[in-house]
Amino acid sequence: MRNPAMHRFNEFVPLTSNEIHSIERLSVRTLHLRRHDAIRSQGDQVRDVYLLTDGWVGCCMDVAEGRRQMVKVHLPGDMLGTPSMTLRTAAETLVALRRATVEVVPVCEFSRLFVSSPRIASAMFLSSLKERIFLMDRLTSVARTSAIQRLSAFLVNVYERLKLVGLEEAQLDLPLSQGELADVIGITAVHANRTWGQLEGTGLIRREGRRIFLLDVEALKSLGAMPQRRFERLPHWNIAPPAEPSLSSGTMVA
Amino acid sequence: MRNPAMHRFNEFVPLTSNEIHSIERLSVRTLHLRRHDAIRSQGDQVRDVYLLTDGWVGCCMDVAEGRRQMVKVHLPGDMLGTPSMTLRTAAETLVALRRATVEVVPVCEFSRLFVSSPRIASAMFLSSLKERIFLMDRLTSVARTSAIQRLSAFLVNVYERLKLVGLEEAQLDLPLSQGELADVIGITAVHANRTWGQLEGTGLIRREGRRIFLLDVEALKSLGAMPQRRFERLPHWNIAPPAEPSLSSGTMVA
DNA sequence: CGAGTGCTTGATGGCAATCAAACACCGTGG
DNA sequence: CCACGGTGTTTGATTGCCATCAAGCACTCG
Repeated sequence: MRNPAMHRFNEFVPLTSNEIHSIERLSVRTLHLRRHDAIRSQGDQVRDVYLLTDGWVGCCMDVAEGRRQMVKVHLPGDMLGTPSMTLRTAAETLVALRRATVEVVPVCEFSRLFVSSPRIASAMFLSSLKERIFLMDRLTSVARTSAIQRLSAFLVNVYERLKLVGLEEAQLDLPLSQGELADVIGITAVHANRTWGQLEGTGLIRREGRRIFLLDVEALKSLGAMPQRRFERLPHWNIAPPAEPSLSSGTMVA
Repeated sequence: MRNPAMHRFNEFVPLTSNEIHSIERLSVRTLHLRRHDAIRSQGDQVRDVYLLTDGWVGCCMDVAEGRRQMVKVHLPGDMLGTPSMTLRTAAETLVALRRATVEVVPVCEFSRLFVSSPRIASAMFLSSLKERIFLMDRLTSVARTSAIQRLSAFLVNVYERLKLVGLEEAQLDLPLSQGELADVIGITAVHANRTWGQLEGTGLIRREGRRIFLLDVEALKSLGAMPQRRFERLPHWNIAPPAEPSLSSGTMVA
């Protein structure tokens, strides 16, 4: 397991290198996936959660025949499948949107660490709260804004999250088909196509094959109307670590 | 602080009476609210979270002028405002939908308990995961189903949650105005009215003033098309408690 | 009793779903 | 090599759900 997953844990509680090691030791195996491979499907037994170290993975919920909603597009560093940890059978289908790599973590390993290391528990809890804020924002986005606004908000969101894992320029390769894009923003594939054209028409983005150029990020942001969230590493959660001194630097608050 | 809040903590990890007491001690004061009182508003400093012991409270996110989305309708026993614990300024407005009572818990108290008691931490974490599942289901509901389906799903959801805190019959007093109902299911007030009439027309519900009768819960369920989630108290999380034996009974898994 | 809030209904319009069809692209197999 | 099916993209035509605008009514409250 490599770097990207770590700053997620480190985001709200500065972890010691001991603690980071114990997280890294959680993985029992590495999974390599190709586009369209399912990591696990809705209804499967929940045995593991996953750390995405490379690639894109979609978190989907199927509705009656054909229709589905992609609840989240996961990027490197994300933890996958955690919400279903309280369920006997998984609520979401996790499907690779392009070639991807995940680390497999059994839920029981996870819970053991959780109880033995309160600071990691805090980190995970706060991370989960952040995901709730994200879902709440998505919910109001889908309920209250137009297709072009949601598309714009989605692109900005992906762009900003990729920046956190090293993206430099305002451009990215979007591995999603228009149908998958439609699943994300809650419209149909046909309308996704038209909406896409509409957004290109504004001159805020440009497309060359799979490559997307964000020509005016600020304008896209205000079009998307997603509130800017300022997440914080609060002092309360900065409890003294158990033994060895904290070696982790105080970085990375998105 | 009284009973209802407790089975939320107890749901996934059986807590000892010691642990329950330490949760009860968190509250620094009791707040009595009347309809339309705001507990706190979007943008306020986040200092506290709240335990709802009585009444209904809406969790709202405001969008550009006039429009807003009610992300969740909180019922007795719910914890309010937790998602904003990672934020400097609150993402949601918490507003009483009718006379209500909440216990105020400072975030710093909360975090202290969280680190000192890993089992309570686990309980809260798992509870937070359950909320994520709920939000994911809501997101797909709003994105992929019609107004009448969402209305139906909402009524069934409220009904089933009220059953957990003692509701016996298939009827309830809905304190929401049609405008607020519209905020919940993501439509306009005018259309909420028409949708309501439409649902009454099916004969699945009946209304007398604020009192709602669910005449065919199963039919409402299937109309609403919300998946039935089976949350579980997994053995992994049932770690041996610190000192005294667990006195809490093994009840209540929704 | 006037103002405010909530409920209700009608008329109109727009955004997005649906139905349909053509086309490009790709890997497979004859 | 081309035929072929499959997937994804694109465009047109039509439909329908829901938003918007508008107005009237009921009820409560100061």
